[in-house]
Amino acid sequence: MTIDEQLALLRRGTAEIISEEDLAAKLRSGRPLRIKLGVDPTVAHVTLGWAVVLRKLRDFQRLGHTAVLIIGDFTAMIGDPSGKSKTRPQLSREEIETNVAAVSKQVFKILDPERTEIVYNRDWLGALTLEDFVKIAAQTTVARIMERDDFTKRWNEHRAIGLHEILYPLCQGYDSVAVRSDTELGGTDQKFNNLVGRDLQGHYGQEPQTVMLCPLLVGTDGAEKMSQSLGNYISVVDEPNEMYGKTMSIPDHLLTNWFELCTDVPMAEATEIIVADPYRAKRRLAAEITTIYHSEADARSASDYFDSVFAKRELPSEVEEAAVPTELLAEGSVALAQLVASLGLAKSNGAARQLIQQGAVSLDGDKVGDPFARLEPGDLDGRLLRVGRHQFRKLFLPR
RNA sequence: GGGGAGUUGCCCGAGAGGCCAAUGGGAACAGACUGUAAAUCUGUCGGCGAACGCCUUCGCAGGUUCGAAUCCUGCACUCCCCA
Repeated sequence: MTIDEQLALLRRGTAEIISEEDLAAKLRSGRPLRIKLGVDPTVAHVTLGWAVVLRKLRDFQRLGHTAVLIIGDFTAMIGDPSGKSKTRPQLSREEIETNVAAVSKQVFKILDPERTEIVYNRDWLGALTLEDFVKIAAQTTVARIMERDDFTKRWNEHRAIGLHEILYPLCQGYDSVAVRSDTELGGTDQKFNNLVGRDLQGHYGQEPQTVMLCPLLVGTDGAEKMSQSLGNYISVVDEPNEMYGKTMSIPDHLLTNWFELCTDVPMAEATEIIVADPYRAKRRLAAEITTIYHSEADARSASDYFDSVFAKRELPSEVEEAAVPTELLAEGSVALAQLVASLGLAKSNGAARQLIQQGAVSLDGDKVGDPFARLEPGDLDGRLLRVGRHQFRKLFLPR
């Protein structure tokens, strides 16, 4: 591949490259580059949003470069203030460890393990003495840190800014020094942090890294960036039907963005089908995504499931089974609302009753409208309970 | 160290002794319509209860009162001004 072709591949799905000339020069050198991506294990799922940069990292791997994945087990304690309007809660070591375990497995759904180094920034950040850190801190100024708009905004709104949050960019920047990064990947919200890395590398006599920023993927709600805490996410380990279905529920205006950031479909082709028929385009998107994280066969069966259950409103043939709790059977007949709540399909009995009243609950396809309905155990065994649009349970009686 | 403002349900934000489980907006959830899209309309949105009702919530802990989110005291946290 020529340098130009490589650049074209790498440019897809990026918002900014600082600078492209630098990157081209590094690519021309012919040596395998060290591509840094830092991730803080503040959550337990790799989401499609996170996958955007991971996939970009994988593009580099395909060109023969090395992915240096930094698990921010130290920085996670601080909490990245980027784009946040309030201080993040500090995570405990235990929480971090749980997340690290989950996440470090999931990333290999995307990355090539042969060309990946996984490192933990506690190894070097945790080893710094206060004296070391003071020297690092001396290389930037308060004014420089406060330039970031998230801090400026909080400052102007008289919101709290924790002193430790100010340290965050320095820590992340120092990571670049520690791993001798050639290029750092990140979301556009990482621009400031990544630029600090360039500065620090310069101070330590290293060639400053190239910075490559990807747009933030908007979540399934169509409004906020995808994040686990907002619940508007798709996890790379979601089951095929769920992954397909969630993708189908995104608003149309996200289509172009999602095709660009989540698939390898050429943009000319994507644009064409989006314009021609947004619904078809979305089906294609859902299939592409499901194929990436599962398989083509899984995508096909998810598509069939979607057709029968949602498009044709048939009942699914295979669903999760659920035992009717014995304590409910003790009374002889079972209150439907309690059943729905105890199976976790509603938050409380009251909520379950409201759902029933609103026509959201059905048995074998027949709506139950009476919020106080009681059913004989025999009427429950083997029947299909549906709550809302996508929750199904095949009931059975415990023996 | 001194002075001032503030802490309300997922978020924002009213409330200022009983009519407050707490106005309003947003988010969320469900239904209709549809393409599990958008827009729109409707309903719900602390827990238990069939219901009268009961219980738990307005930073934390006490107190005053027949009665407190609303008054008093102490504590914690945030912001502002002065040093």
